[in-house]
Amino acid sequence: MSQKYEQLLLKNQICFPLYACGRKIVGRYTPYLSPLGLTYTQYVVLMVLWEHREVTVGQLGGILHLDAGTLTPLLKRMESAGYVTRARSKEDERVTVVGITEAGEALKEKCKDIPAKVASETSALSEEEAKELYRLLYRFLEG
Amino acid sequence: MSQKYEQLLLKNQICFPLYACGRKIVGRYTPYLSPLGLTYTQYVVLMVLWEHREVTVGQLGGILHLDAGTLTPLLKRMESAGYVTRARSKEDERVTVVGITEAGEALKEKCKDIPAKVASETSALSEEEAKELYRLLYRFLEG
DNA sequence: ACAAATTATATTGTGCGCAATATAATATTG
DNA sequence: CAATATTATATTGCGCACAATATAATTTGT
Repeated sequence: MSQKYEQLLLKNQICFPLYACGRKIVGRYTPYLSPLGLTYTQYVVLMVLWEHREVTVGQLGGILHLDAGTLTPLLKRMESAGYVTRARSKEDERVTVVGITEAGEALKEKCKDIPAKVASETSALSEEEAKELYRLLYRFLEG
Repeated sequence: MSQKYEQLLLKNQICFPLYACGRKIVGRYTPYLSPLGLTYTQYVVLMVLWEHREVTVGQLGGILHLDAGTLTPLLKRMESAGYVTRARSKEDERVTVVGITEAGEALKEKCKDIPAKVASETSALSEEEAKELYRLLYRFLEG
């Protein structure tokens, strides 16, 4: 490959490992989540709700970097499963408020050890390296 | 949140920035790729073919960490678009060999400056940091 | 050589993920 | 205060992404 196209080599592009790692981490969680009937995206939605109890669709999208086209059907599935509630806000009828049900709250107990289990399988990274990776990813995410 | 559930806070989980950055990088490339009629995944397939000219579906999946369920329909779309060829191997009829057409080769010229453009917009990371991020992502990918 | 196991790809089904568009409610402006 | 603009969510359409299954070719074991 000529110098001119040097930057088009897969190994010279940081985009590819970002893309591949994003899918890989989802794949690492899936074996633990799917027995609970959850997808990874549903899991991160639950994490937000475990922390905040109630959020609007817009807030959820802001926190998770997801849009309504993803969230609306996902939240409807989670509502059908009995994990979340969806209701229009009284103050502003445009807003849909998402809340957590008892069943959704109960999943917290079942999920609490998953991060440690996944981490223990992914031990190619030292504690130090994981911290640095975390920091760099957030720098990227904000830039 | 009690100590017990500390690890379930979004901010304490490295999985989330990995997941979010994976989607973000695709989003950064999309404005440059979609005018060419390409998706990000099609772009990385082309990168492999620009480098190797011919690969099997299995090799492609190994390099890109994608399975046949993703690749087969994607390659068919790229074949319809005239960018790749698909043919059974003579030596082993189970194998599908994917090749690049002239039209596919011509896209290389149109894509060659995209990585630099995306990088220039994503300048929150220094050269040093980008290198370290690259290294850590590959460590994660291999672990 | 032939039955059984393995391998490579394809197919099916479900759930994201996002662009584009639509709809309805609220805010703004003349 | 009515017309216009903005905001929040929902809908539609398309392309991944992957688990599960199917199909066909090759390899292996006897």
